Amino acid sequence: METAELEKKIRERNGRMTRVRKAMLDFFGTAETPLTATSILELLARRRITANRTTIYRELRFLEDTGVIHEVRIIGHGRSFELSGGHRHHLVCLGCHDVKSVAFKNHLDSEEERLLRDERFRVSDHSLEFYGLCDKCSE
Amino acid sequence: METAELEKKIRERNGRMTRVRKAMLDFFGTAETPLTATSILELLARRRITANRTTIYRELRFLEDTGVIHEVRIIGHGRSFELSGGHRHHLVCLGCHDVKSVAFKNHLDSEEERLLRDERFRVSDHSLEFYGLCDKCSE
DNA sequence: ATTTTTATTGCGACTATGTTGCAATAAGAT
DNA sequence: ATCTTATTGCAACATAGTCGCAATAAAAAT
Repeated sequence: METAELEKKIRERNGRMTRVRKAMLDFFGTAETPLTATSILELLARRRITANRTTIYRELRFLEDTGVIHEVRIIGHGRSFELSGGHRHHLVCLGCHDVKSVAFKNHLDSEEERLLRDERFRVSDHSLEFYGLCDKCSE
Repeated sequence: METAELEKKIRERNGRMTRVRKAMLDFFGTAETPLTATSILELLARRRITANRTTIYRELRFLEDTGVIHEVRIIGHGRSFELSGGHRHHLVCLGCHDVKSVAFKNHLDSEEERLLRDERFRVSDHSLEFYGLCDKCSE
């Protein structure tokens, strides 16, 4: 999603462009890994921006409700979030615990059709995480 | 996994068959949905088995280390666990919030090969969750 | 059947994570 | 410059999970 598009979405919700919100949009826009409330607080501290934990949690909820970000759940990691849009999946290294977001199409359409037929389950979204060893850790 | 096989694994770890452990193996063996520490405490209470929260958390870790169960992370739900073995994926209903474990093969082998080639990431496991509406909730 | 070994348990205290109400502040429209 | 109300900080709370230690209880040894 473009920065302009994000700001439009936020204005539609009567959102104001505060310092914390601007910084968080920047973080999410450039992060190559999902962010937790705690990691966001650390990123803010590095920019000398002080913010209460409560503010971060409320902001995360706001951005999620607005459709700007969505939640990601990964084994061994806290509740995290990343920018919406695109088909984001995750490579979770069991060695260094790094998480990399990767965007790619996959072949799950037929699977989702089968679930509708056999399980009468109407899929609207899915999440896919790969666990293993990254380049650095696989030696 | 068979009950006998589970007990063997536990004995290999010098594990003893306590009331709580037996009950938890039973719960995991019959549950069609992943279990959280809290839901296990409730199941125990129904059987008139009192147990401390700490015990449950320690037992979950023991069973995970032993390879009997593995962790499951689902958006909107607490940290949960289910029996290992088989290829378990999940159908998460956004209406009633029920989670159903389903075992099926999928077509991700070629994807995992591609990740090894393109990302130099050595996949050892993956998790796949489908979010949507179950039969009851999709009307 | 008793004793012995040590895995397991409960308890209390603690940390981390996340939420709520309310009064104070500040974005941005008028 | 003023006004409206979105946003913030704070304190208090709720929930989830962990740790050390002494007490208990499997189950092996006697």
